[in-house]
Amino acid sequence: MKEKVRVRFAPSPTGFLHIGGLRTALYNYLFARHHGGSFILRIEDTDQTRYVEAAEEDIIHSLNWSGIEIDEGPQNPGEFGPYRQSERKEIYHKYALQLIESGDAYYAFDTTEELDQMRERLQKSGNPSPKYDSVTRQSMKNSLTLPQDETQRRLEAGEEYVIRLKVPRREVIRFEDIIRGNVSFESKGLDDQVLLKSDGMPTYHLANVVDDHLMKITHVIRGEEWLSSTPKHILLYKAFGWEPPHMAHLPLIMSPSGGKLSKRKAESEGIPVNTKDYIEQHYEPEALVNFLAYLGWSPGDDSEIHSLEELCKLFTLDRVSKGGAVFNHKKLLWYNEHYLREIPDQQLAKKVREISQNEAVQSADEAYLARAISLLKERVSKVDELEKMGSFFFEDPEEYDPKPLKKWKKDSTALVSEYQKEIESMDDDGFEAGTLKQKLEGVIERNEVGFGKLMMPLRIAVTGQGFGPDLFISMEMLGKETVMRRIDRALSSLAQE
RNA sequence: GCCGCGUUCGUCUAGGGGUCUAGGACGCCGCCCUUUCACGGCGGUAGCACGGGUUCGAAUCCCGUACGCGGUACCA
Repeated sequence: MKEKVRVRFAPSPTGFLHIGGLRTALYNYLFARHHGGSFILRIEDTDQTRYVEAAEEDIIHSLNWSGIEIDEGPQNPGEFGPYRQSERKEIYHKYALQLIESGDAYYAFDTTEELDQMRERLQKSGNPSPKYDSVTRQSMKNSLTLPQDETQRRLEAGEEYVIRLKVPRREVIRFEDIIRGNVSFESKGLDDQVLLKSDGMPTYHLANVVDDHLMKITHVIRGEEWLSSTPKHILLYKAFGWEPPHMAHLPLIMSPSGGKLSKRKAESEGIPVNTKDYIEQHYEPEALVNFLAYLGWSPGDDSEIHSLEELCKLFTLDRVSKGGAVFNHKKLLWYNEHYLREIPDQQLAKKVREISQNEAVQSADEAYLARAISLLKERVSKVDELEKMGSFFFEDPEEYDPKPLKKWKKDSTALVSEYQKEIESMDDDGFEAGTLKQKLEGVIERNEVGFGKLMMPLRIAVTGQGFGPDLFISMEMLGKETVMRRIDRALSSLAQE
């Protein structure tokens, strides 16, 4: 590659950044960094009816959170701005006119109703997908059928019009896709795509081609849903006399039940769709990035874990797979667990404090919090679960988990209270895990019962749960007073049951 | 319907004519470790969509079929 690589992520601000969009952005970014090139963000806000005010900010925020750096974009323009298509209206207009002059496009005055009528008519006569094409355009109202002065008159009168691409009648359009190889389409399957809408805005097709050229984009890396419109783009490049960029169409992310991962589908299957959801649900960005990178790509060895930086080094488009990839939420969680465990306790403590609403957690001793976290973090998938699982470190159990409570048998009360008597004699500062364990061993030996007979009821009494970190260490951390109080409470509330 | 693109364990994938009795990861199951739940370690489960070719030899190449997905807008 001789030219300096420049790629772009070009979302339309119609809502929150979709997880599939994030992956497209990621692949673009990885490709750019791999080749020492630039990653450009371009906002494709040409559909005013679907525009969402907060979307651009969400896109940028999501990208930042993921660690994707924007080299040029609306908030940090380079020399090819503006980076919002709505601000480039005149540019598109100029190029659309150029196409009219060269005879590659024409004005069309048909109303929506007239278009509907045409389609309906064709459908009735057995054409399942009616097009505005080289045949039908001859019976429509456009600058190709109308006398020249009539066209002129309509334009001057300010009549609404669109500009359409004059797709050749019969031509095979070929292009090479980096991921898929040679792809070809016949022009007769294409319709005379609207390039400039009646509101003066360009359609995606025009804006995209013009901008990619003007912004010196070398590689277009986008979702597979664009593959079928690529021939139209190729036609446009040709009409302008421009060299098309390299094309790469990414496989789509699929829902576990099949079909592309749409909002509705994903949510009903418990998969968050927007990047924002992952942020709010406290996923680790490194985990999402690593997971997404591997959804449709692999470096070819047996490795699974890579930082963003490493991914930049490893990523190549020829290793992207062709088939759609099903989103596997469990694997994402696995990645999240991995990255979570790599975070030092101190840092994790800070994170927990940031997201916790709990007074006791907020006011907890720093070292105490970090120690609790070190015991808990092997057991959870996400940071926010830390607090829930470790709540007993900070406050007495409100209620007892009903499932392990079944282990509280008739003899439990006697065993637990015997153990309580044993530890009552311990000093506050001698209240440590080793001794606590010895005492317990003493009790079970004397009563000739198994460990679990006392362990489980004791665990329930102290933590309210049937699982969790090492009980003796937990009790040591909690301190004698707290442990005694909790046992008292359990004994009185569970004795008769 | 038409056009296009795809199809290796349940899922993500490695594989690019012989080294594949198909490798790894997630999941699931079992064992070990362990007071519990986890972590970790070890082991197991399961796949080349189908049918024809080409070839001494095909998961790998070609052609069909099936299935899936995408597109078919003055949406991107």
